[in-house]
Amino acid sequence: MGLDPLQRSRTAEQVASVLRRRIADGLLEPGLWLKEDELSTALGVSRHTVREAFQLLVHEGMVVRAQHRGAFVREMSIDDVSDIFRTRRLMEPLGIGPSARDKVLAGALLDIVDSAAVAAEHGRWREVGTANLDLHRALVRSCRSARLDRMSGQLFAELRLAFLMTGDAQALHEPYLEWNRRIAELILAGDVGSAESELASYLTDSERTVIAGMSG
Amino acid sequence: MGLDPLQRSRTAEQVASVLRRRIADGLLEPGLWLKEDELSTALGVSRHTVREAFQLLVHEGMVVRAQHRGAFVREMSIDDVSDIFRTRRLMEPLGIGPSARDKVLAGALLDIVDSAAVAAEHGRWREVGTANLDLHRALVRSCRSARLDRMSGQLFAELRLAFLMTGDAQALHEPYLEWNRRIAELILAGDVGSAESELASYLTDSERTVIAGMSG
DNA sequence: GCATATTTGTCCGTATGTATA
DNA sequence: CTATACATACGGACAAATATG
Repeated sequence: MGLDPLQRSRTAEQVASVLRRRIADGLLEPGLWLKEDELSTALGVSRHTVREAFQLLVHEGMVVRAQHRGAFVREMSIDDVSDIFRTRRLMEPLGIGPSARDKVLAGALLDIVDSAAVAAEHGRWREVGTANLDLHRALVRSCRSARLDRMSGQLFAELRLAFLMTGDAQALHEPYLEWNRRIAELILAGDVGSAESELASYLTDSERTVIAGMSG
Repeated sequence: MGLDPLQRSRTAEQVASVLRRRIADGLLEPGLWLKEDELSTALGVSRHTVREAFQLLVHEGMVVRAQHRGAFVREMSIDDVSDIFRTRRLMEPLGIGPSARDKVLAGALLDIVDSAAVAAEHGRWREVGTANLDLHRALVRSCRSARLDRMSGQLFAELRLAFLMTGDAQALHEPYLEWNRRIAELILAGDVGSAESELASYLTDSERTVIAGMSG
């Protein structure tokens, strides 16, 4: 007990961070039963600390709890994905104006597209998916609202969870690399109208692809 | 233990509900130190359960924790209020179109205005404030996005916390009763453009009033 | 359908570190 | 600086619900 590899501040938050990352990386698959005793011994913390971490993750939508049955990595439904895209269609266009008026923001969007392209060249498709999500989160962030940014963080974390429930990561992310580049370039060029319509059709297409991947 | 005053399901959630309501009602004022031991004995639950409830409320933004000093009812800052209104200016206009196209939704908005008017006649100004928040939340809800709705619920809960930090509830809410009625009527009439500009000036004015109330 | 083992939900006592009087 | 009060985290315990054979 005396020595602990983790700093002594907010142990439950740290446990939640570990689980959050493992879920995001696909190591803990959707539907997996997270046993309290197993995790507490594995991480070297008390069972109660694990329970606190669970509660944090439940609030973030990464974990679900069933009465007296335990905690499970969340399985996203088709309805969840539909709602996520409904929300995206409302939120993301809000960021086009601000980023079109600020070349620094628009340039940052293109940088993210470039990093996605690098990952694609190496065939790291899950990384491409992450970069794609990062691009759209950056778009929302250009609204400069801390609360909207926090919400979009959670929104895209849930969407990533849906990605993990589909099989072929390449088919899921490759088509949207160039589409994202087009959107970013239209924003940099200040063509707000074209960027908006391009974004709208992107979202329609992407939603269909994700749902198809989950059904198949 | 055998008997327990609270039902045995989700005790932490129930404790959180109790605290949430007491905070919303102003019984637990912003800045108040929430002592674990005091609450655990008062509510007849263990300190661990209280801690879990705290963690839920921290995630909702109702409570803040300071390192090794404990949990406190959140005190909203001027910057918080600015960000809340920045978010409102982005989110609320999204609901005007949908509610203008659906007479049922628009009618519901006017019903809320009416209930606020009844509360005002009885001088229940805090209730007027709650109804005013309900109106704007209903506006966002007309976007029919579950996630956007959840976020707006949290957003308006935070704003209510800011309301509690101002002195005069009447001065804070009375001017906006008629303003809200005007907005709701413009939406019902289908005059989207006027509703948008009226909402925009409402938000500007309301932000100024809240911040003035917090400063004074 | 039933008995047993497992797991969760809850609580207690306690040790340790930290901030305040 | 000491003392007190408190938060943090741990281990152990038990009842209730669930899963398993």
